[in-house]
Amino acid sequence: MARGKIQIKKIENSTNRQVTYSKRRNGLFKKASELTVLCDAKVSIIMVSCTDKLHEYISPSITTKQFFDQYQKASGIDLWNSHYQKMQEELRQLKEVNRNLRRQIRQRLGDCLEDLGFEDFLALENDSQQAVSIIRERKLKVIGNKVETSKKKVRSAQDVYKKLMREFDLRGEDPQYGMIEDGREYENMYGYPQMVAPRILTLRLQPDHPHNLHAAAGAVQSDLTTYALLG
Amino acid sequence: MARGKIQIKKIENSTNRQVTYSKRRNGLFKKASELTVLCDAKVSIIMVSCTDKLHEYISPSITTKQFFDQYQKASGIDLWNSHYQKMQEELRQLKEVNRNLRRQIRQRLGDCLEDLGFEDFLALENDSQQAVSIIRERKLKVIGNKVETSKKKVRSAQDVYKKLMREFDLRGEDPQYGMIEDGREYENMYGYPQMVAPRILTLRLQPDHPHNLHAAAGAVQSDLTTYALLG
DNA sequence: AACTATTTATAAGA
DNA sequence: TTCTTATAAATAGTT
Repeated sequence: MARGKIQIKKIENSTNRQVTYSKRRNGLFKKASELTVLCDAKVSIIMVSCTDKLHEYISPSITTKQFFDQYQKASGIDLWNSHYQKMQEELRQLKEVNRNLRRQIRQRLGDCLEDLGFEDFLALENDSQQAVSIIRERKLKVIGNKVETSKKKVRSAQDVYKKLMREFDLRGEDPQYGMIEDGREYENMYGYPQMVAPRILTLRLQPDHPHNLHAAAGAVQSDLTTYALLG
Repeated sequence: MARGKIQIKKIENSTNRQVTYSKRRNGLFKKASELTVLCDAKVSIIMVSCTDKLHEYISPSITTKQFFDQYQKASGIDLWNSHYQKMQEELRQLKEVNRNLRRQIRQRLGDCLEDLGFEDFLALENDSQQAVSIIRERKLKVIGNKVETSKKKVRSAQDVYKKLMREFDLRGEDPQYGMIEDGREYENMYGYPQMVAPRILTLRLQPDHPHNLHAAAGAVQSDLTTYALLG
């Protein structure tokens, strides 16, 4: 448009093209800013050069984000939709897995067994029985540890007690309270007296079966609920 | 820019402003399309007039959506973020719940027991034992049903057999194969012969305990994996 | 990046 | 709105 008219077609010389791009881009942005001021309008220009460089003009008093929202509202085109779809699919899958896991827990609690095939059913029984065995073994070990700890504490307490007694003796004072030497009373402090624990264990090994224990497990669960055991 | 220079400031006369908006908008779009062709660039212009009318120029060969994506990529600004945040939070929560459920299943299989407090641990044992009882009861019932069904089928088969025999007799032909009348052979077809089933049950009530059954349950799980039992 | 001959855009009027 | 046209602005090719 100066020093000779030009054809509106791609400039083949890449240096020329780059120069023209730069000049006209500035022109365009200047026009846009004039328009913004003169007509109190809002303008957004985004340009990508053939070398994939990005340039932007945006009227002051607005953000690109607001622009896109306004555009979307006016055009009725949901630009975000395709982005949502992937996430929504992921959500759907997670919920599905969630449902399955929850169902499986219910089955392991003895609910919804009718959903299982006979083979799965037998496998479930086997699993459960093994789990009980493992849990029970572990419990014995844990209780054993607790008893050991208790014994140590008792011994330690007895030592302290004896030491104190000796000190009282040296001062010629009468001790007012005696101590049972077999340690039974001390062990009671830890909930499981040495000789009673095995009986409790035995009881748990053959529990009665009130089948309403897990009523909650059958209730409708939101995707975000978890089970009580896990707090 | 013609018939007198103008100040670049808001045109107060609204008709004038409207006219100028329209003219300059066309000018801007024309420049944009020239730039598109000359420089092989991609341009998006979105304008909102002070009367909230929206006009758009977009280079052919690209969509507004693609533009936004490209803009986002180049600018590093996540335009969708506020839209995503809620979904992302939901996804996070679901994954968390999923992890908990999966952990609980592992615990019910006898894994990760060290994560549990002693009280929870006792409750888990109790739960598991009850579940085994329920499952076992159900199994007895199911097997009972299967046996009943088998018996009926056998009786039906025997009836058919006898009927056929009578027909053979009437025609004076010799039957070549006899039938054992107590039905044992027929029941074998259904996998659980009437007299053997209870022994299988007994075996299952006191299983041996190979503790490596659920090695897989301890392995790292993706958020989308579920457990084998559910297929 | 600056210059400038020319083309293009457009303000004001019809 | 659109057309006209005098004039301001933009810019292609050059330095």
